[in-house]
Amino acid sequence: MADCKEGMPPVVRFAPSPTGYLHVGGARTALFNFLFARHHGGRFILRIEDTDQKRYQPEALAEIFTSLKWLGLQWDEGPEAGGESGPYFQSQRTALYRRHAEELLAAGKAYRCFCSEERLASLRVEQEKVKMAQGSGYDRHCRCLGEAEIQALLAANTPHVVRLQVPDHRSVAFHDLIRGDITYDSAQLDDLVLLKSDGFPTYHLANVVDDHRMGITHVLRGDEWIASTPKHILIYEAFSWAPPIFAHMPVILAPDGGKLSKRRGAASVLDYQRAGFLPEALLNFLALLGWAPGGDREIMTLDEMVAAFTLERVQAKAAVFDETKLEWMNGVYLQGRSVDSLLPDVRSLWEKAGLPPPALADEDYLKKVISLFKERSRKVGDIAANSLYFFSDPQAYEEPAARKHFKAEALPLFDAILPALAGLQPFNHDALEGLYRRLAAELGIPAGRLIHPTRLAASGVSFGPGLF
RNA sequence: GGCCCGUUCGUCUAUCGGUUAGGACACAAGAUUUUCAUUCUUGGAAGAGGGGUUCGACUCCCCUACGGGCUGCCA
Repeated sequence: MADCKEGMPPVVRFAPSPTGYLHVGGARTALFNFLFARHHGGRFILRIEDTDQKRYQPEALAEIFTSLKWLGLQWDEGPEAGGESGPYFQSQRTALYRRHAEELLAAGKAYRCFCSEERLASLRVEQEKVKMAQGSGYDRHCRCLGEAEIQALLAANTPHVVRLQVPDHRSVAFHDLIRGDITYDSAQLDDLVLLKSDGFPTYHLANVVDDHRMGITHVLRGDEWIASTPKHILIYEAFSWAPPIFAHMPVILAPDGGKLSKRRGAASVLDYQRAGFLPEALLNFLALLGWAPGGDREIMTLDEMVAAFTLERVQAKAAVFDETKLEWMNGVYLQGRSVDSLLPDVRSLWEKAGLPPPALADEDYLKKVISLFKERSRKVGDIAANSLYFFSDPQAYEEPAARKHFKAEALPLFDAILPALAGLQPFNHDALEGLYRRLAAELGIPAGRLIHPTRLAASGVSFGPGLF
């Protein structure tokens, strides 16, 4: 019901971390944020969460931008687009996070922790031994350090982090727009780290500070964040800020039910682009993973999705990425594309397949070939790959078909066809068909006996557009 | 181990207490077609299990099972 706070247009963000390519799960999260913002006349912000120095990959950033643009998910604010709440790279906002951490320190809501990584590691080992019977996580060792002690450690330049002081036994509740009310006991929560020893904020701090400062009203993110949400609520409370509304999206799984990855179902958005999928098809397919407009509607433009989109209709259940259905849907969109709009892509695929430029000089001819193959293709790549024999003689003949049609009995048939073909005037569709039908009738055989061997000889394959 | 989330055809889903549980993809069969594809027709295919609540549960509640997430100075 209350998708929005009364009347105020929502502000949402997609906040990827540049640690790898943009996968289809991320793209779907971006899409839902986009749809939600557009549906309610709000804003869609792109923010880059590059606070992990160790996992940062420079190429990932370009991939994310390219992927979102290819899909047509234009952000209203963010890198390249600008906006009032910038900068939109968290790595450029570290002073801000540090200031906020200091604020919490001063208010006694956070504390410095000087524990070494070794101590924490052995702590975890110990807890594992006792099966984590009672409570897990940090043992709050540094909570009760005296002021003098702290000053001494600081003076000695001891590396340290800043941790949030989590209240003892408190119920922390929030309402998830997709899953309803969710409640945690704060005793379950760790005194989480806000500021790392390298001075960078953790995801939790940066995320909360930015969502607040950027005026984010709705946080729509993957459901792996559910368990972190109570921590975030506690941080909002420590700052005395009102938390945004949360909605956690279901995950997208590989066909085998496992996690989506490079080996299982591509995963990268750009892989789908390279594989010859159309952005509008991928978008439409992704929208239907976890959301349905109701009724039997499936094929929708982005605008139609915007008009129909509501979070109440988003499912809580994980969805399997069924590439077969994506292919079908891509075929539907491919049929709707004009030959002209396909020409540049197909031409470059032909070039990649090794066709020499002169062969591709006649644009009208190229368009004719594309229109011939478009209707029997599902992906852009199919058009290029299956039509090569229109530019060069076949290099090989399809095996089972060759055995079937190139039998000894077929030789006399070719003897009859070849001279007739050579003399055919004019050489066009109707004349050819007339010739074959007439020949077949004279020989007293079905036309197919003539047609199939000819097709195979000319194209090397047994399928494709009609011979004539 | 603890906490949290989830569970309708093989897959994506509709259903918001009363339906012969609908659609789509995939699959199978048939028709059309010189092949393939398209198109058309037809078919099989589902409420995890057990308890409640109710005149009546796929729908609401509880338990179990199974799947997933979190339990990091990763996001």
